Amino acid sequence: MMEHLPDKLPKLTKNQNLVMGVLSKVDHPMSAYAILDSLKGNGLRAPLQVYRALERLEMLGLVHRIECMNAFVACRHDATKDDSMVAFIICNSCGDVKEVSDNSVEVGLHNVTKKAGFILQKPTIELQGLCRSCR
Amino acid sequence: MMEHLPDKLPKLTKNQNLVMGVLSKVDHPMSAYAILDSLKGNGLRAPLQVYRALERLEMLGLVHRIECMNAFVACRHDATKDDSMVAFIICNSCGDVKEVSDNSVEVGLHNVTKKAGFILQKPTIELQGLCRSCR
DNA sequence: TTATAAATGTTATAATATTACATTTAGACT
DNA sequence: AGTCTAAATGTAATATTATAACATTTATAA
Ligand SMILES: [Zn+2]
Ligand SMILES: [Zn+2]
Ligand SMILES: [Zn+2]
Ligand SMILES: [Zn+2]
Repeated sequence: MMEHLPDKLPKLTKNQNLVMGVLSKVDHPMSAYAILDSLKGNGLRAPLQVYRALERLEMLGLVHRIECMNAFVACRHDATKDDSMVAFIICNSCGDVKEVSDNSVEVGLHNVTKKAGFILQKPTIELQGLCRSCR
Repeated sequence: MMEHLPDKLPKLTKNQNLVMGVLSKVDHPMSAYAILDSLKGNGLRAPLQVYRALERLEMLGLVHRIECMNAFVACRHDATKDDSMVAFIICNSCGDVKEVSDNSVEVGLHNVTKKAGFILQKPTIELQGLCRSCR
């Protein structure tokens, strides 16, 4: 779907690196304030510093925002090889969040947007339910 | 997809009717606080009254929450005849929000969840971009 | 009637996000 | 190196969205 990714990633700035570092070390989404807490005394003091870094990281495709959780997660799909549309599978029981991509989802959304004469810029696909081990 | 809808809608309570009344009269999503403002002096005084009504209306399938806007919109698809999965098309330019449904989207999501062994309970599909008249 | 669940009213507070403004840093270009 | 400019940063204040806690009232049904 011709994604956001620049050909080459620019070097990250200090704050962007701090935030990316935190998100990379965990496998679940974190709220901006949780990120901030984990960086207090480590350079960051105010929410805005986190929100600004997140905004940039999201633009670069390194971080995704999970709308239904008001939280942010490091990108886990290989965006350099696979730029297809992405969905999140969110377990309501154990809280596990997985990033997945599937061509048939893309086809479906393409149908819907085409029918509406709509130019898709930013799809949000968040699937809440029960994961394999919780169901 | 075997939806949320009860066979018969229960009679709405006073607050639920007030909130539903506001959302029905407009064709765009409103924040909980915007709803509250429009009902001040009309019975409602506090945010919680609105949030509680919205929670119930959402369960009944009469209202949808738009996650990427933190806002709520009256359901516009005929839920009595069509209980297929729903997506929202959101124009970044004019702010127009349309509720649409398309079987191929449902097929796509079914593929993805099946592959993951996931039981889907609540899909969120929000497509931001440019509508026909804004593109 | 009486028990029960649902809905309501109210206050306070938590959690998430942005505005405004001053300052510093990093690159690009003489 | 010196100068210019855009980007990033620092900080405080504030706006927006959402929930916790608790008392009371209303609807429903045994
Ligand atoms: Zn990704
Ligand atoms: Zn699970
Ligand atoms: Zn609907
Ligand atoms: Zn438009």
